[in-house]
Amino acid sequence: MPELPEVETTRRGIAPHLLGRCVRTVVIRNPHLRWTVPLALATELPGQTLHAVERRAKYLLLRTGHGTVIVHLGMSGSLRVVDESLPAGPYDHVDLVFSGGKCLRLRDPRRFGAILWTQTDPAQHALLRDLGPEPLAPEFTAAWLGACMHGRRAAVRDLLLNARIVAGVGNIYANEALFRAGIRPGRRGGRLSHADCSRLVSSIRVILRRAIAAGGTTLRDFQNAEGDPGHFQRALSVYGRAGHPCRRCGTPVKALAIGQRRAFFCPHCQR
DNA sequence: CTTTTGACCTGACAGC
DNA sequence: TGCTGTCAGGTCAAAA
Repeated sequence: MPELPEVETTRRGIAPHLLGRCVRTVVIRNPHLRWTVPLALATELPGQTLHAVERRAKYLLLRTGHGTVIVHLGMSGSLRVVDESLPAGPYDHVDLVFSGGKCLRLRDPRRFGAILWTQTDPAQHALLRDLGPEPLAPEFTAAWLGACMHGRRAAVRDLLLNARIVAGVGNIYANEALFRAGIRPGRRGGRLSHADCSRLVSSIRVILRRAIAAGGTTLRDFQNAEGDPGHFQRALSVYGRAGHPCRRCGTPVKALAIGQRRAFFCPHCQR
């Protein structure tokens, strides 16, 4: 479900409620997520004060003085700040209960998400250490993208989903950025020119910034920390719009199966 | 090394 | 109404 803009929307939503608060208890109702929820979360976290809520790629990092909680929302995960008295639903697997009665509740029907605990530098964690640059950071340049694309036969859409190349871009925004850059999703990475890479870098930045400003994209179930949906789905140019007219030229948008995941493009506006 | 495939889960929806 | 099949925002691990 959530790509970078949805995770960032979640981060901004939960941070003001929780910063400076102390964890009172951890409730693990179902530990069977992508990786088993570590028992250390329940033994080490209570008593710790949350002093930062950061995001790296699609991971959220909840920093305390003695360790960091790493959260990934997978395909169907969401985090909400609720009153601890609110009854938990069947997919509410983990609660971090804070002093004052507020509770950070992780819901994840498909259980592809994760919540982990590390007492060392999270940037060196096996899940984070090989991530590529943040797309909104200055290290993400046309030169970097060009070097990553060089000699690659895979579809550019798939290379954009590769977190070692750029961190946090998922299927929606990869397709949207490729539309904006005028590049077909099935083009082989190695066939991109420097000008293509340059347009793609700026397109990714623009699309992600706009999506964050809109509070993310809600296709079926994304909701922010307050339980509200995002609004970027109204601004989608191609994703999920197969058969509908291109907003720029009117040509019907095409869908293509690339690997196991669908790609969307305008055959007139994208080459 | 790169690329492809399977795996992990449940819900929503289309079609019969 | 109810069944079956397909698809979904992610990404790791193993196979080719």
